Amino acid sequence: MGDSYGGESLLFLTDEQLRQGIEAMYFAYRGFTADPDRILATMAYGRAHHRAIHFINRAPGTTVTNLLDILGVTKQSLNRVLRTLIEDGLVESHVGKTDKRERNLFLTEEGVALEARLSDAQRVRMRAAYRDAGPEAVAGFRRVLEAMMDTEMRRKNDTLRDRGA
Amino acid sequence: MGDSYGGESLLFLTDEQLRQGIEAMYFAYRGFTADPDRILATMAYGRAHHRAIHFINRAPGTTVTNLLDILGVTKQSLNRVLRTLIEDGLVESHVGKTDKRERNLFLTEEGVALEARLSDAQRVRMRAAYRDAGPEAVAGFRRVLEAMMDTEMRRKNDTLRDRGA
DNA sequence: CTTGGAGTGTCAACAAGGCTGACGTACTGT
DNA sequence: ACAGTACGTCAGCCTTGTTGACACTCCAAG
Repeated sequence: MGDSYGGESLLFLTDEQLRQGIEAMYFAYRGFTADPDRILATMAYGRAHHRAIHFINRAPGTTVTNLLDILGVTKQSLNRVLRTLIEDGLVESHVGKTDKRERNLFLTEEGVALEARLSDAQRVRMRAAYRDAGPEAVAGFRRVLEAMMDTEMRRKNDTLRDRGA
Repeated sequence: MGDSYGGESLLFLTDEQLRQGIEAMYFAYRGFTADPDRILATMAYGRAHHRAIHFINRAPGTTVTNLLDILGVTKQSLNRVLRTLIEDGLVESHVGKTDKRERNLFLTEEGVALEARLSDAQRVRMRAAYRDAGPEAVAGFRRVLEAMMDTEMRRKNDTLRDRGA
């Protein structure tokens, strides 16, 4: 791509280039959510259910407050989603051991199965995109995304990563 | 960066790495929309208005059908948004010259002003992210995003780019 | 041991922004 | 003349977000 003019090469950023980036982000995000959305549409679920399932799977035993913090929605909004998932037997809510006010959330076997279906679909696309673009592009992709998050989001993301590792 | 093991280096993609990419995409998209969302919230507008304004500004004189195709929503949904924008004097709708069934959409002066405010906010963040990540990362970022779009989306994006150039 | 505050659940009401279905009007191209 | 296209609109529904209010449980500090 002609970045042969030194390591700290000049970064000309015309409004036109930035707008292309903005539009690429918009269209790519639509693609990114399209596959799980199609699966969810066949059930009575939406993207909000997917997010809840994803992060409960990510950090099993997480509390409601923690989830609220990650997702950035109101508890009423989350609770509506959570209730249907519990009723449908995808999520279990256990009273906390140390602090009995807290609820620790877990996916049931059925919940794990749905999570797998959804994230498989998403990973297929992500994997294909990574493969097409190549490893260096992937590293750059990740760096730009990290830089684009809000600071608090990056913190939450890091927290998740540490706990998961 | 350790990409010194050849051009077509192996691309190990563990599920863990892919999940990190998925979460990064989620958090980054939230950051990406946060700034314009804050501005829109002060008026009676939402993200849907932003999208309409953006693409009308992008391709002035575009038709309703064209916009529907780009945005991927129903005409009822778009029309609700478009109507308020026209009523508020941000968008003008002119009967087509060659084909009088068509409506050509344009931003008014006021509409251009709002578009500038919104995209300025978005560009500031994008520019900062690009600067933090560096030019090579930006190229990679764009490559992965392109690969992540649906094929039709890529087509639309290209069409827009060609027309704009 | 009481009491403030945190964590949680829930009711009610509302808004944005998607959707489907149906219908009407104006216009084009065959 | 007529079928089909482009557009607008009415009505109704869903998901997912919001605010506000209230109740309950429980931990911790005074």
